[in-house]
Amino acid sequence: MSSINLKRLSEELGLSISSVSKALRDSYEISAETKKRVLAMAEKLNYQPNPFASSLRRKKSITIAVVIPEIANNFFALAIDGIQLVAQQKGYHVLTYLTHESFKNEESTIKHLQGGRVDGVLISLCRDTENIKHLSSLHETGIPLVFFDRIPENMECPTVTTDDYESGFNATEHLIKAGCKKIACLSLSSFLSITHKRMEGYVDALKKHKLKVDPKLMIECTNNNATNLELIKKLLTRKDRPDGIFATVEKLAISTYYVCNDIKLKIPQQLKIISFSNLRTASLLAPSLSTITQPAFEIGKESASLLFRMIEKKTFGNRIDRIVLKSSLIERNSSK
Amino acid sequence: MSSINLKRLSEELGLSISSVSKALRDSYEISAETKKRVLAMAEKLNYQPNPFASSLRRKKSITIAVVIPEIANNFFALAIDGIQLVAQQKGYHVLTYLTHESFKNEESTIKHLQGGRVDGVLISLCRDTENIKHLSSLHETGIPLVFFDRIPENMECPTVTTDDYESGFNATEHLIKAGCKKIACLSLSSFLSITHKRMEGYVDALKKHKLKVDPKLMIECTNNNATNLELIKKLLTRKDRPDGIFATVEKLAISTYYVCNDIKLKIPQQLKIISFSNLRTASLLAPSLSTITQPAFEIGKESASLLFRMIEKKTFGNRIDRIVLKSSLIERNSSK
DNA sequence: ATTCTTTACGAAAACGTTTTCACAGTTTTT
DNA sequence: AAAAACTGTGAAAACGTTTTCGTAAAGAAT
Repeated sequence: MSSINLKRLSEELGLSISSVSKALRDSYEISAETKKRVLAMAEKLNYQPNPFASSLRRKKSITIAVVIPEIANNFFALAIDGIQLVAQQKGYHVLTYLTHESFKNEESTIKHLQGGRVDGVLISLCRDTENIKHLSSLHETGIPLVFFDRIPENMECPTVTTDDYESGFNATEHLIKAGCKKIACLSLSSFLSITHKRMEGYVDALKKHKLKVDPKLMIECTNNNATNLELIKKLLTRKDRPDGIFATVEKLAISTYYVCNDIKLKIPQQLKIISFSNLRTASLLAPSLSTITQPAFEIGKESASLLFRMIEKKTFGNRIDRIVLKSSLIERNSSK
Repeated sequence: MSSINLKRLSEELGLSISSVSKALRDSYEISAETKKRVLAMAEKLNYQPNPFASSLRRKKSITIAVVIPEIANNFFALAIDGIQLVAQQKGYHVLTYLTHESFKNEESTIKHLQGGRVDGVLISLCRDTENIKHLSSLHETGIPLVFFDRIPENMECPTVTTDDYESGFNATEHLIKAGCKKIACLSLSSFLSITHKRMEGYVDALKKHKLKVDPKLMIECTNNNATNLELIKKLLTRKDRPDGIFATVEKLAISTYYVCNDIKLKIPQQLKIISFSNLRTASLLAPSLSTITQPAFEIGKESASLLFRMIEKKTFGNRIDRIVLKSSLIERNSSK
């Protein structure tokens, strides 16, 4: 508990606390010579300013919060990577919160953040989030807030997303062109914006090609992996089973692979698959997985950049940015 | 910027600031009735205590820092998951820092943390960390510090690791029993504790089975993926190429898969592979990858638990815990 | 009736910064 | 020579808590 502070420094230097503080912040009020002395002493004593005193006084935390459903997820891991990159450049600290897809967690996390612990918040909603009161409440405190990927649909707010509708459409059309007649769509939760957009694209592609839109082929999965495996197995073992699967999230494609291994269903001969995914090993799978790959790292970068723009010049904060990045469809063997 | 604080609350209630503060902290000095009034008003006005004022006064941040090389990495993502779980239970906040395997980053991050921003630090060293002055310096400030997985080898400090030597030994012996005569070892950096331990096991297994220990088969890779691909390609295309690969980290096994695809080398017929890995898709690869799987989530949990034990009762802090968890070897087709 | 406890509260100091303001001393302008 | 401007510094307030200490009022014990 060495705790060397401005007082100690000032005594050591024979200066006042305020002069030392100013010198360290490179104020014009302090002579060059004094600054040099102060800096040298600070270095020598390994002075580190107390961040709480500083934040309290300046009403700035130099910290942002990132609230995401899970971290053991390629998409979010990459997004965080992008966020951290920008934050580090700006000299900001990053607090990470995992909701684990639980609305309760999301709500209490957001509530805590209203205390002023952070200067801005980046968030991707959890699968259960229907009610957004907690978010409008946070918004009203005036703290900058940017949503990415999973956004609220009935709220005026800055967002960073991908072209989910088009991707859903293209993915489905890709399966149709590969010969699929009966395409199932696996999704996470009907509350999620990404589910809506991607499924809209799916439905419209089916319509365009005069294929039946069958609610029985639109499977809403759960947050439990075992349950999902069962749901998918049931889907793939019924007599009118689909010949194509469009998975709106990576983990459901992986589950499908496991089920196919289990019930000896051949991909792509008997079932073609395409999925949203950021798997680095997509091309090494048996068979290699066709993907819609989101620019996750860029999403993180863009979100953070947007957030910092809002933090830095609140004056121009009236306009609401909605950034949309493009995903890319990568054909591989699972849909051949 | 509503910023409703104790002063505001106290005025609203006709009480003193101190009484309100005490009521909120459920002090015995305050009557039950008053507490109820205060709580109700705090709820009504949506009061959130200023964390900086609180931290400044109490000299507690209720925050820990996690310093890791990268996040887009299954092992670290899972470890963070475990850390967050424990932190959340304890009501702590988690600051995450990525060093991106750069010593400079690690050093400056650690230096910043000396200001008292956090109550404890969890860290896994970056590949370039040879000098540990910054760490002893942090340690000397008295702030609890726990290393996990990649630990300093010449420092007395609490650590959470896996049985790296045994795992390296077993992995190598596994390849030998599968018929390999010439086994290469791919590692990240000769500074890393995990490299040393895993390679010691590798070398001892070779010795036990009277195989030649050949430095030319011990490849130290870089932090650049393209370079690694070249190194591996060179290794696998020379005329006395190895018939087995032991990868000490996941990404090098993946690179090896790519190279084998590239140069049409058949796994496992021409080359058998086993690797440390937390890939969820290991069994879905072509061919499925034999792995040594570390209990990454548990490592995170154990590390955080240990850290909190140190934070909570500094009195007993003289003893130095070194927790070692077991990894499991999972045979799959890449080493058949 | 007096002392002593107990209960419930308030005043004020402290945490370590940042920032406003005041003020000597020096230099420049009139 | 007086006034004005500039330089470099220090005193003190402020940020919003927490905590120590003091104390008035009420009850209990002598």
